[in-house]
Amino acid sequence: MHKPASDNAQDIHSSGLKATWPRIRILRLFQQTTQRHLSAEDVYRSLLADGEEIGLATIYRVLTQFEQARLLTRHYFESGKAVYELNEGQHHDHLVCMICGRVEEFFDPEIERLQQQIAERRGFELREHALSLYGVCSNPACQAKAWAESRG
Amino acid sequence: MHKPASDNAQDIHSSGLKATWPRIRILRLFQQTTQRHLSAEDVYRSLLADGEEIGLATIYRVLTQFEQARLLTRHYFESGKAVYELNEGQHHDHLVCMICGRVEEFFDPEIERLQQQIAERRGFELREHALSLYGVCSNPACQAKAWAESRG
DNA sequence: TGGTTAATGATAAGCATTATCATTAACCAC
DNA sequence: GTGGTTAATGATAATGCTTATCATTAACCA
Ligand SMILES: [Mn+2]
Ligand SMILES: [Mn+2]
Ligand SMILES: [Zn+2]
Ligand SMILES: [Zn+2]
Repeated sequence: MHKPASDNAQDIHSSGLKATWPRIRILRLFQQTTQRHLSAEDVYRSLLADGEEIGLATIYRVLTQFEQARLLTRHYFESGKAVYELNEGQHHDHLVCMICGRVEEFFDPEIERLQQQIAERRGFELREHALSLYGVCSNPACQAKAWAESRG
Repeated sequence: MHKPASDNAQDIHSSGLKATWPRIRILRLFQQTTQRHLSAEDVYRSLLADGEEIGLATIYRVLTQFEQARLLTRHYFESGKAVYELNEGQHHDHLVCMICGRVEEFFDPEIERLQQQIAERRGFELREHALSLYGVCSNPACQAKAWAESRG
């Protein structure tokens, strides 16, 4: 079910990085966690809870390196802090619940095509894009809270 | 051509805010500047250059208040700092040049419709969205720089 | 035309992230 | 396998943007 640690070491090595214990543990976390989208602080707390001794500075450094190596991708979701997720090669965009923070993923080829078209028409060479939809998710608790908030 | 200051005071008043001199000057700057998208620091420097004595804290406070009053809208563009622009009622999204920072605006009704559809299908009540396209603009200098960067 | 009260601005604090640097541990040649 | 080289780590300081604090100032209204 889980990739063995040696495979993690392979992935890290083939990115031109030494297969250190912190790097192996961070990559493994992203492969095993159910919560796909994690901040640096999330990763830190999760590894501490697992009994690892790791520095927060290392986590920031490694997340940046993994992003450059395309092992992870980074997003902002205007929460004030970056979140990362495992890069499994399938580009997608996000729906974020403004109440509970739940993140759902979607991919719409028509939107992708229209973005490309808009860039071309203006002479832009499109490199990347960020599309996030914000709202209230289908969870009844979230809808109730949203309704309560709208009343004050 | 320009709205008189008294109109600014009106706009501010009808948002439930006192028409103070700093608020009038900040709103006027957004109405008169050619560079639509300004950070707090941009506003600060511009007003200082105009000979105004104003505190940076006031600018941050007023920008937040104007956003809540829907006089301005805020964006991030993953530059690490927020930028604001005058809210003229026409929603639009952005193309950002990764070389020179130029911002172009676009509105695509088909993309808007598809976003709404995606949210509905998943039971999300869509509240807002952020769509930014990043690339290299049509400026030949930018294309040359992009080419140079890709070589190292 | 004051009195009330919110707004201002200097500065401190907060928060996410990056830089510094002495110590540690991967890796590679042997 | 061992040891030396060199990059990685982690504690901590520094940074950059933003918000909080609080004494002073100035809009507004009676
Ligand atoms: Mn995702
Ligand atoms: Mn705009
Ligand atoms: Zn929710
Ligand atoms: Zn450009």
